Amino acid sequence: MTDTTSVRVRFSPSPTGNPHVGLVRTALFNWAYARHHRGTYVLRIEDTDVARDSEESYHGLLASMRWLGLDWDEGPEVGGDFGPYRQSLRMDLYAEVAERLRSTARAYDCYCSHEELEQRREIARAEGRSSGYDGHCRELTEEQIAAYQAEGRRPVLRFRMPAEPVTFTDLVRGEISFDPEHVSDYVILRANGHPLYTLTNPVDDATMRITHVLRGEDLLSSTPRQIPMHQALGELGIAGGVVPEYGHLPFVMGPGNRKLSKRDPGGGLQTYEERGFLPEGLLNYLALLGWSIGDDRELFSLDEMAAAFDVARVNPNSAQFDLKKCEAINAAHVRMLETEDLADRLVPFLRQAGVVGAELTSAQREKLLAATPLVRERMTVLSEGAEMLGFLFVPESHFTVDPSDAAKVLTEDGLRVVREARDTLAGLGAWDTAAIESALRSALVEKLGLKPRLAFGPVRVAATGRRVSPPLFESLELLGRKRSLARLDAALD
RNA sequence: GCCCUCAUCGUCUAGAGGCCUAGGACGCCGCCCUUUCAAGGCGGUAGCACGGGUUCGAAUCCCGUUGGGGGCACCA
Repeated sequence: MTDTTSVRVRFSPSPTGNPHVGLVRTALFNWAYARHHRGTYVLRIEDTDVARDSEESYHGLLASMRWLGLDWDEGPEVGGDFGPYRQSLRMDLYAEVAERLRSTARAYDCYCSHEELEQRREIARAEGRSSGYDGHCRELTEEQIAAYQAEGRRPVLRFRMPAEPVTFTDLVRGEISFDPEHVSDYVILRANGHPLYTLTNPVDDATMRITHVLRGEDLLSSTPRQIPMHQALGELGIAGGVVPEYGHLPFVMGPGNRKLSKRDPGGGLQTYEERGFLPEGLLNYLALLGWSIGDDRELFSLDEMAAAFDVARVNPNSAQFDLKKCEAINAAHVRMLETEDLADRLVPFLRQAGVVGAELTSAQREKLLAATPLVRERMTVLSEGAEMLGFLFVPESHFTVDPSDAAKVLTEDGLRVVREARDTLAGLGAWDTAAIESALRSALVEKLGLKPRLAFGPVRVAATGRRVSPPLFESLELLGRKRSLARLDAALD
């Protein structure tokens, strides 16, 4: 076995709101890569954009990562040897590095104004040239600098790109090359002295000894800028001088192949948590977007993914997020859950629905454990399961029948069936599923000659409040004789 | 405009030159099972973007076209 223990990868989001599913997929692939190689998974927060970042988003982001179960080895709340792990706490480092780059002429002050840049950009574009920075301030004389300063101009700091092409081997796309005329000198420090992503990201990757960078393909064209930066940092002794390997992950697109944003319905992670997706279900689905475990298999656990994950097998083309399939994968994971586990996960949703209190009584818990198997194969997300189970837990005074279901089923004929069922059940000896079923069958199906659908439908609506419910006889058993009869009576009023 | 990148059923994918009459999954449509709804079973629908090469042989390699996506910020 080669030395795989030294793999260090990172996920480095900006705390700018509800993370979207594409971001989650990036986190997942990084996590899987680290776990596969028994390496280190670093979480780093890139909060250098004062205008867009927020403390609330920061906490939300950590909570989301915890909910997903993508545990990090170094980062906020867990520490590590290369901290701090929030860029807002590393400003001194960036200032120092920027100064070193300036004093060694690897970066230079640029006095061009927005207007001047814009003008020259347009000309370049009109002439069919590349529209990046034209190097205007690369070699200013002392006099020129003095003149600009006399005008009151405040410079930005630009990184000086080398004249050679930059070639690298992308972990998912293979060899990629950029010619220097298309990769211009770029700003690393604002005029007000604030460092930009262009500086902080490579500086942190270098100083945190990141070996593999897996990120969205939108960053592909920033790679030829970062590689020379890493080389410069190495030459200055700021880091080990090891340029990380890069792998650019395809986008997760929304419907119509439009880029998915966190504002799109279904784009933000939060809605998945609220609807009761299982973290392992969502993650399993997201893993399928751009990667496959092979063997015509698509259901797997996080551990199985980690064991099998290989970036080289990541598909380079972008994928459209399909909510239907995501739900199907999630439902499959729900079905794999042990009863007790599933019951525990349903509790917050029952509480949310207001049918149970903060603490379950032991009777409620027992009932939930008995009812859980009845809904396990009937839900795609936890909120649906809780909805189907509500009728068992809701206080009798709050029980209601869905009006539209009642209108359809509790007709005159339907109510006759309910009355017959009520009378039959009232005289029943043992109150269990088998006894209930055989009594109702003989009374409604055999004696009244009703089709099962017409026989049990009205009873179902009266007892559970809905046309769609867990199996009727089991439901009645769990509801209990008293409450069952009370509901049938109520329907007859 | 320039640069980079991608291209298999509606969608996600398998496919590493002959195992491909292109496999699986979701969706959709039938049928079966059935106390509703699901689950499950069986069957069906549907695809290698196009044009040139290379090769005995191309979904697979090369070139081009077309189409999609990204970048060209004092955002990340």
